[in-house]
Amino acid sequence: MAADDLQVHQCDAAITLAFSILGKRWNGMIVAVLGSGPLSFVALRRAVTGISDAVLSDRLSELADAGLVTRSVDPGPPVAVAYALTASGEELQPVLQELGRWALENMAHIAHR
Amino acid sequence: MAADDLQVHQCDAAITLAFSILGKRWNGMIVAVLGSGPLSFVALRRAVTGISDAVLSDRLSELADAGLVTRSVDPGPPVAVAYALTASGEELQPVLQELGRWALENMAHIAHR
DNA sequence: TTAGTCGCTCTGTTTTTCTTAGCGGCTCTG
DNA sequence: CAGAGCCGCTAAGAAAAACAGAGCGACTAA
Repeated sequence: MAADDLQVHQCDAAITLAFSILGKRWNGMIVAVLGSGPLSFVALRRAVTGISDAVLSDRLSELADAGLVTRSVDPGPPVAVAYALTASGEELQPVLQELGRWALENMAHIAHR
Repeated sequence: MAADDLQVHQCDAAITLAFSILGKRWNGMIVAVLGSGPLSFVALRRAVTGISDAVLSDRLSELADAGLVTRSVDPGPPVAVAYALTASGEELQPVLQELGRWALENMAHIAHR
């Protein structure tokens, strides 16, 4: 009977979709650091403090599959691989920036483990 | 020598902070559904399709610790618990909405596993 | 030659997440 | 009153993800 039970609240499909990518550890940070320009594998590993090679490799594949980043190989001879954002990735940037602002204003005090 | 190596790219601390919460599975969705008003434990579980009791319980504690949601008990007699957003949680709403818009425009085509 | 960087992958361990089951308090039905 | 069901959890074990660390092929710089 409770009226609020008759109203079926369901999680927005768009949000669910967004968090199927961003809701995984590291993905948000990877996209955020790529926001300031293409980076090599090693540069990414350095930028995203704490991530391991294996996981970074995994995440980059996922992000590539999802169409957020591209992997381009320049066979120098010293073969160099560069990861960069796609248009989709770029469009995510302003949202990430606001997220950053929010965190500064609302989470700065949180003692992080 | 390489100029791009001298420039130390490091992941923005604010983004890292934000994703220490939002980068965990379910958290974003929980905050998003609470955006449309306080909900009971069971209502939340129904709204966030796929989450289990144990994990929802865990996540709610985390979100409460982080100051994003509150847990208020009304000892009816039929004891009723309501979870709601704090001011911090509310401020996250607009960002989540933009994230939803972004997902619609950029991820709708992704075949989701 | 030796040492070092880059871009990974493989192995095995630890952490996280998930599934399943159950419990006490309450209400609703017969 | 005796089930049966909903609410709000928690405990225990299994499955999945993340982790550290070693190693490897191709290359370069000393």
